[in-house]
Amino acid sequence: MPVPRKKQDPAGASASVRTRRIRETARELLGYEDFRPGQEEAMESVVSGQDTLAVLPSGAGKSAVYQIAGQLVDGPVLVVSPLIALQRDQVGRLDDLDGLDGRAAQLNSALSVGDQRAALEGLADGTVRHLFLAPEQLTKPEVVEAIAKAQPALFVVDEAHCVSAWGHDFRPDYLRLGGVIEQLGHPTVLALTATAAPPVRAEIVERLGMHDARVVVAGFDRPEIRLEVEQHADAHGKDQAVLDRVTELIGDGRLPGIVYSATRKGTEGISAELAERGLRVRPYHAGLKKSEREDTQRAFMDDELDVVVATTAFGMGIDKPDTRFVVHAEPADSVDSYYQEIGRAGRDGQPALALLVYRQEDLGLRKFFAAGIPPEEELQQVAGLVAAAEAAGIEDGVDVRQLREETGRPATPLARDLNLLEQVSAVALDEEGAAHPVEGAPSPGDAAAAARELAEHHEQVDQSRVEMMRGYADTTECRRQFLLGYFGEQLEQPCGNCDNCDAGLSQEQPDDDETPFPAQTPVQHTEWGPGVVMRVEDDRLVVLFEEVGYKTLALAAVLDNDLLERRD
DNA sequence: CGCGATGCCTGTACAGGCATCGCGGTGCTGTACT
Repeated sequence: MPVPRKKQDPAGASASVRTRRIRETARELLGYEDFRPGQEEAMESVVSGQDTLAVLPSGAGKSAVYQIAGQLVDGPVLVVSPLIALQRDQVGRLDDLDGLDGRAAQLNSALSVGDQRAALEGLADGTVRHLFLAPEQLTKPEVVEAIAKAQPALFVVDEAHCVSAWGHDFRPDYLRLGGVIEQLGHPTVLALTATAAPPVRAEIVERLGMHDARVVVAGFDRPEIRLEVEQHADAHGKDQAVLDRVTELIGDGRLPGIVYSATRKGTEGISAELAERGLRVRPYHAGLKKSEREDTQRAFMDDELDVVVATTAFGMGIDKPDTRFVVHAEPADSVDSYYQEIGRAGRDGQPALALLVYRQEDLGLRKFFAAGIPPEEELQQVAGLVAAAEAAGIEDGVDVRQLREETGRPATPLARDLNLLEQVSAVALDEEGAAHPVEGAPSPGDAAAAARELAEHHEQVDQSRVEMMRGYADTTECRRQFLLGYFGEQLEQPCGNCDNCDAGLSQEQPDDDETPFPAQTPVQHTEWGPGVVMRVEDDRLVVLFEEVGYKTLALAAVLDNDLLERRD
């Protein structure tokens, strides 16, 4: 276990010296004369040794934050990145820079054993400055040990929304990062993401165990992206509209874009129909061969395709600045995801379109994915198996693999069960994800009941996030005000670049003195407890409650029944 | 939650109507086999 070092403040530290060194490094390394909003603030914060969550929009140079700050901290930089393809790109980008201290390396299962060893040795002898790896690598004790010896100065979590989006079941090792950070003696933590509404931010900070985190949020608005929603009642009409609008958008100028569909089958179907219309199109989803996916991505980047029709698998790491449109054939599972997906359009700053072709029934699938309360018997069985293993003297604990053998259930729900049981202090998970009983733990029955209650809470919040997607589709006011309000930013005037503004439906946001509960007011609801006002419309409010997620309230009902009180 | 496939029902064969069932997204990793 390394001794936690005193946080370095390079150049002896006055803030002005720090600023100068950041600017010098940015110029020398990246040729930056200026910073994008938030970049410099995030760098300053990190270099001064403060844990930092930076929410910076796509294309705003998030990686520059750790590239530059990494040069100015006293020790190697770990970057946790969700996809091997991203790690590869990022290493390539760093290696192209002149004047970088040390080299960049990746550590993942795509490398030979020899290369994996070389990466860790490079970290030990100081030749590797930046090491990119997936969270799963950090479940291996030998990896953590090797990294601890190298005394990293900076622990970066890239695409940090994965902590909350994937950690609970799909990639549970995201939830273990906080423990790993402690094992490493808590180097400065930098969490980076392009979209995170307030509850997601809070979860990232909590899960990573960030100390006194500085949160930098900047430049959310993407005024060049026009926002449109097209409502449909019947499925066939909607399908046709997707095809017609996409055909028209690509047009004779062959303007490239992305179509998102909720299902693999949907991507195949839309792709086939568009191909019949003579467009250069391919589907993309996780069920396709890796080589095929890589080739589709390459072809899109190289302008050989007009459009890629994809599930959410297509996204992270896609940076094609001249993408002119993002059309959704089904709504995303949250406004967070939606904003991330449409943010892939217009990164060159030229006009682009984000079109949601919407049928309210299509939210059904999202609601299904957001629903996930495990049966109490299942939780009880898992809790019981962990206790039984201990009683039988099995000291390694019980991991998902063993549970799968014992219960015959798939790994994903079992991982979720273990995480829930851990959160109610019924089991303890070690760094490798194996479960051990906790002293004084509740009985399996009580643990299962408590875990179920927690799952109900998660479900309620996830469902409310789906409901906010409905809110976006149904709003009659400025869509950009809606989106920015969701992320806690206020846009004073209607944007003039969405369908509702065109139709003259948008109104100015009421002034703070005109409304009893202005945006960002902390409030207390008689039934739902504490929350914060996220959005104010003429006759209703959207409030984000800590316990139950987003709720839309009619202002008249609130006032008539004294439902809300200000907490400030 | 909502869809499409399946199977059952209807005097017969067929086509059609209705209930039931299964399915739907995201990636790391290690291991077996070519």
